Amino acid sequence: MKIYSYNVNGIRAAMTKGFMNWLEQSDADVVCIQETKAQEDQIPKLEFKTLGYDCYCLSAKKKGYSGVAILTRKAPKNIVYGCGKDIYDNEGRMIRADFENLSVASIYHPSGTSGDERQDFKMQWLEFFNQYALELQREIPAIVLCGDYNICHTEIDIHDPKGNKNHSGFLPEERLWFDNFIKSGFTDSFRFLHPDQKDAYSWWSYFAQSRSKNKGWRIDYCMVSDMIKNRIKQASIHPEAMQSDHCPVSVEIED
DNA sequence: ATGGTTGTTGGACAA
Repeated sequence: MKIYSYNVNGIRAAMTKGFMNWLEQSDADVVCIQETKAQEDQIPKLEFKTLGYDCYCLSAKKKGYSGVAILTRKAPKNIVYGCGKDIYDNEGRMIRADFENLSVASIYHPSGTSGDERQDFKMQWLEFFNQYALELQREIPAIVLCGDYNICHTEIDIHDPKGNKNHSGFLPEERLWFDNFIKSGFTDSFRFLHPDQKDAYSWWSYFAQSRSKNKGWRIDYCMVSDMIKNRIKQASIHPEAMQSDHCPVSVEIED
């Protein structure tokens, strides 16, 4: 099963920049989308259907903000909307599709760049999420947790580790959280297959022509439960896709 | 330390 994770930074904007062409050539079985920035009736489900994809989504209460979705061309046996906590589910941050022998989640972890209040919110979410993921893994041993984690894990995941050491997304406590998340039984599929690959980023600031200079951050991940890490056939980053300030990342899991 | 850009929505705000 070929699974993508793509923070589209507004699905309607992405549609005007060739999202459908990208989807058509992707050969994706499942696409985990973050930042739809749209209410459910604003999401172009019928267009996705023309390419064979059903769309399930959880939008934020606030218009134009956050929101996650899953596109799939295989029928899931079950969809789980949210994580069960209103404070997070009101922001549309998680949705999960259960297939016969694999579950896939699309997760939009909070950003902490807009101030202390949101950084605190992010850290509280991360603490909650780690516990939630542990319990989920006990219930569903074969699971892929895709999404925008808004954290660079190590120094090779960011273009300027020294200059960003006090910046949200590369703070010591966030990187430590990522260490612990991995220790709790999840594998960073891209890094597992490409342990030394540098300059492989999934997000670039719109400021100062960061993308053309490849001054980026790797903050989008397909994290797989350890039990299925030996089924990883391929793990890739797709910087040529230009529908967003993020690019898609993917993992292929042997059926 | 500030400012640079973008998307959504309606004058800012979040990222």
